[in-house]
Amino acid sequence: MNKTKKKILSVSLRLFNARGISNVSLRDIASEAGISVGNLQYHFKKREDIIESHYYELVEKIDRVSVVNTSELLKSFINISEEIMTVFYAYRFFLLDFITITRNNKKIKYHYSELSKQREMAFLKLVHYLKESDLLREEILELEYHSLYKRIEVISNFWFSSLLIQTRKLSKNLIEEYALLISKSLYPYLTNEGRNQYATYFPSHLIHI
Amino acid sequence: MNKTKKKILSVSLRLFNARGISNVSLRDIASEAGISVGNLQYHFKKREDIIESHYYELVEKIDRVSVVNTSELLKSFINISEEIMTVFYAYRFFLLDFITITRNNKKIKYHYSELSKQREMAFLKLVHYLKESDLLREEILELEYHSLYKRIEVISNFWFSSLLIQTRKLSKNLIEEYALLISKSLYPYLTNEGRNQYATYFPSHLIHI
DNA sequence: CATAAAATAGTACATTTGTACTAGAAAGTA
DNA sequence: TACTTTCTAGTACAAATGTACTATTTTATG
Repeated sequence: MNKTKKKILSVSLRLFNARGISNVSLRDIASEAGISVGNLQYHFKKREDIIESHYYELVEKIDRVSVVNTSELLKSFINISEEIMTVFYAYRFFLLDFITITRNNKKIKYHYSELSKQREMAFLKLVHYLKESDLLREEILELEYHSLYKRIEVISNFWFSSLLIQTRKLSKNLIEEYALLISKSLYPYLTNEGRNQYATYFPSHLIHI
Repeated sequence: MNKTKKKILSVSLRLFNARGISNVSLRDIASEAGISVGNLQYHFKKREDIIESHYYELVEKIDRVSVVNTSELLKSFINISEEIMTVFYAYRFFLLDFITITRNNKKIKYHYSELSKQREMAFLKLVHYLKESDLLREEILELEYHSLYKRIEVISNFWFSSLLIQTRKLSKNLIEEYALLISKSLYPYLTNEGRNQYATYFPSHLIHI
């Protein structure tokens, strides 16, 4: 990719993440990148093109994460959650301006919507394996794991937003906190064997008396 | 309150909810309310004043909800969650534009932040009673219920946003779905007695074989 | 080297937006 | 009635913003 184009993308990403898309003008990006607005326009005809470019880059990086290690299912699930969140962190403006972006860009909205469906299927497949391995208990409530996924989905999409409204600055080490939250939400569904495995992976999570 | 002022508030609330605050100008509100922009300005010196007015109205209504019925703790918790969400639904623009609003208005940001702390304390108090009544199990993981609260918090703050990005239109009957999600998230922490009670309240949630 | 293509800068424009200001009408009050 | 206060409309303005357009420079190509 063109050197200038790269510069535009890296600068705009930084500004979007820091201030939110609505507080970043094309003039801001151009001046920060040390180029003219005309030049910026040459590389991205529409402002929206910059956002879309970031979005597809984000999606691509997420795609590369989703590899499941079948030997340590439980742990790899937590790891994948964390890795995905790390990618999202780099493009956090997207999650922080989620509603604005999807309101103004139906293409992104539908694309992400499809992506979510795929992620749910992958999750339910994992649940299936975990149950087969006797690490996860059977469902007691109707659609119990579907429901669990829905909760995880909301949290993964809006965890950063939630932090931001709590007067907290975002930083990369908060991703750990997120992973902790996700792993804890899984815990009560584990079988005894599952809990034992969990205890070996995350001994520090357990209460010691 | 003044008739015109009421009109302005009801119209702006409707427009904010439908389009998001950034897509509603003062001219939109004035014309929809059938008044002049000058008149609008007379009642609300700053645009932000309209938003703040809505916010404090929202907070007041939420405050009126929080009454716990001690005889049926478990059920009243679900009910309260649902009632709060019903209030939020009426002011859903606030949750949908959460980041934008808190970014531009530190007063609201800190106020809501304090409110959240209070809500967490109320939740943990409820957990305490539920444990005393032998409906909720003891903690196995460190800060397990704190963690549960954090998850519920994210979901309650961003449930509407999550629906909106999934190409779904918001409607009042979706609140039921939210309450279902919350109640299901509580279930795995219940004791046998808690589960029995749950089963009497929500028999339809259980799997029938 | 000559020509074409790509890249860059600068200017201009149309539109939108919040808000300030003024003047007059309506309502309340003595 | 005479006045004062409250309410309403209309106009104007300054700032910001996305983007279209033109001219110029740089780079690539034959």
